Amino acid sequence: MSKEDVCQIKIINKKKVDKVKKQMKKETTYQEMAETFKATSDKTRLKILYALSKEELCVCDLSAIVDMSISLVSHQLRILRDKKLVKYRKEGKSVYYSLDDDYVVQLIKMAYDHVTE
Amino acid sequence: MSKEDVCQIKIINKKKVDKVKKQMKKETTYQEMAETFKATSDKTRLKILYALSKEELCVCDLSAIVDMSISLVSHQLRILRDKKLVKYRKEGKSVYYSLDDDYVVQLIKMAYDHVTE
DNA sequence: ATATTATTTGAACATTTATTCAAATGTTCA
DNA sequence: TGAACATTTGAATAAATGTTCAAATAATAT
Repeated sequence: MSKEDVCQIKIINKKKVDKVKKQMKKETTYQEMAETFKATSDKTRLKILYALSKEELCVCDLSAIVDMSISLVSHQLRILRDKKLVKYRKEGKSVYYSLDDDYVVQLIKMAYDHVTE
Repeated sequence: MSKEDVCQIKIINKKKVDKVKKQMKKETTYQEMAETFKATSDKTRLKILYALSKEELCVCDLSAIVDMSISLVSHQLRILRDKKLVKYRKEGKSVYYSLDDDYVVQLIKMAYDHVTE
C-alpha cells in the first residue's frame, strides 16, 4: 500500500483552505514560537520571571522568593537563559539574574490580564 | 531530623527579598497563567490558532491546512476549547471552529515579532 | 593549602504530553 | 432503516518535562 492510499485528507471548502494555506508561515516559525511559549508555560519559571521583573536577583534570593530549592531554580534559570529570556552577571560568589528583554514583561502582563479578566 | 534542620534557604539581600516577596501574586495566578501559555506552546496548536485567526474553519479543512491527521487536530482543538481559546458551532455534519478571544491573536503576534526580531 | 559559600550539573525518577490507531458518536441523505 | 461522512473519544505508546538528590565547579576567606 503506497503512502497516497492511506492519505485521509478531505477538503470541504477548497477556496478557503487554499487562501489560508497561502498565508501560513513556514514550519520553523511555529517551532520557534512554540519554544518561546514553552519557556513561560511553567509555574515556577513564571514566578521567577515575575520576580525578576521587579528586581535583579541572585539565585539564592530567587530561591527564597519562589520557595523552591536552589537546584531547581538554577535548572529553570538555565532554560530561561537558553531561550534568551534572562541574562546574568557574576559578582563574587553570587550570580545575579535579570530579564533580558522587555518582551517577557509584556507577555506576562497580557497573560495576567487575561487570567484575571 | 526536623523539617527546619534540612531547610536550605539562605538569603543574601533580605531587604530586596522581602520587597519582591510582597509583590508576588498568589500561587493560583501563576498556575493559570502557565496553563494559558501551555496551550500556545505547541507547534501544531500554534498552526491551528494562526489558521483560525485568518478564517473560521471546520476540522477537516484545518487538518488539510496544518497537514496533520483529523484525529490529532480534534485532540488539539479539545485542549484549545478547554482553555477557552477557541469556540465552535455545528453546521450539518461539520463543526466550525474560530478564535474565542482577540487575546490569542495579540499573543501570537507578539511571539511572531519576537521570533522574527 | 583547606574550608566555606553560591551556583551549576548530571543522573534518576515520576509525571505530563503529543501522537497514532481503532472504535464510537452524531448527522445527513438515500 | 442503513450507508456515508465528519468529528470525537479512549487506550496505548513514545518522547519530553519538572523535580530531587548528590556530586562537581567556582569564588572567596581563613
